[in-house]
Amino acid sequence: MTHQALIKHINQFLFQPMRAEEEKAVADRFIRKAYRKRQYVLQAGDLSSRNTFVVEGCFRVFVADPNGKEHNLQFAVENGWIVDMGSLYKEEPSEMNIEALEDSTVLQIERKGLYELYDGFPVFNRYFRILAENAYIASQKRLIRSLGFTAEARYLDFIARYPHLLNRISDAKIASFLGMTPEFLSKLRRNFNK
Amino acid sequence: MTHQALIKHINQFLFQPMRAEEEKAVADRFIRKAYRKRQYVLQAGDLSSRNTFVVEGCFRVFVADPNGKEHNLQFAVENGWIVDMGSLYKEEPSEMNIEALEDSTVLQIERKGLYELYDGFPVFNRYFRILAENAYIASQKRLIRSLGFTAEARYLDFIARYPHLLNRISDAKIASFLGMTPEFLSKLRRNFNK
DNA sequence: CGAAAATTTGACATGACTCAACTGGAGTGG
DNA sequence: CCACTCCAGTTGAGTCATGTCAAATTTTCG
Repeated sequence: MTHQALIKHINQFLFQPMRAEEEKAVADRFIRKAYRKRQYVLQAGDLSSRNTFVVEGCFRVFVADPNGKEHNLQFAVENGWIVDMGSLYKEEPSEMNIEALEDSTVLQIERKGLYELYDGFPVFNRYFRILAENAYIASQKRLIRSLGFTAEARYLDFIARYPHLLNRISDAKIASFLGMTPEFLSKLRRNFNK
Repeated sequence: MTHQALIKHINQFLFQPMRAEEEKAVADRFIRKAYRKRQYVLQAGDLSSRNTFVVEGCFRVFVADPNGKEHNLQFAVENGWIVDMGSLYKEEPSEMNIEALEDSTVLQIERKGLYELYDGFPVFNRYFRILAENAYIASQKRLIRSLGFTAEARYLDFIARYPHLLNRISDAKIASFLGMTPEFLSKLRRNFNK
């Protein structure tokens, strides 16, 4: 069955595994889709009408600021979710862009299907509640670091926290995630190597 | 009944109002409590074991960075929630402080009571899912501004978005929320008045 | 192998911070 | 209800962390 990774992920957050009808509800609504490296899942200005679970591959979520400079907000790899939640739920044009950084496979659900899950099966309200809570906790931690930490401290925190992303994502993209220029990140690293 | 404000707030996010037994579940678990101005709801290092709904008053959530400087993460007024979600759910010591900025009244629920609501009544998974999603959306917007906007743009954005907080919260606290020093905020404002 | 992309380097620029002094209310106690 | 303190806000001078720009170098990959 092609939805196993997702079903397993959902079950991890429940007291008892989903019942057959709930698994079926998932299988009926999530569509497998492939993205090639550099392909966009979502572009700023478009309406985001889907939520996306990463089965395999790697994505980045980024925004462009008023000067056109890009800022990476989030990376997602296997078992992660990528979505502009604001756009998905408020049905407003997206501020964000989502781009595949590798050839990738995902499972996607339409807004309508997602609402059917929420309304038909309480278990999905629980799962997505926990998911949103964790996303919020992570986003706050990120904000705390961006407000109070120096560029150097943010970089050290990143390599301690996400060592598995270091070989997978370019320095320039990591610099953007950390809120600094690639030049500055390079200079930071030079100092450590001494 | 003393829980009306909360019940009304919850109902706003549901298709149909709560049933009597659900209202009772709320009334049985949320305790009214008063805080005096400057009183702490939570101090960094403590375990946060409660979620707090603001009936009346005003609070700030802040962290201290490695240099001891404070950073305001969030303000909450009537119908807002304040909590260190990371500490509440992961049962880890809190990184955050929560302080009353005015004499205030709140409704508080213990972690245990909250879990009873989740497990006993699906409706609360829906309500707190939506709440967490909105908190995450707001947190991401805040991060986007802090990464890509100048201090001036962040200030202008704040007064456009939260005009009702301007007379209620001191400039120094707003400056900290916006990620700048009070001196710098003062200089920004001087330029506008010309 | 060669072109394009990623990373590094250095010189210079600047937005925002620090520190210290000053000003004007707002509480508080006598 | 005055005097005193204290906190919030303002100002200015000097500094620093990080950014900008442009060029050199290395790596990637078709």
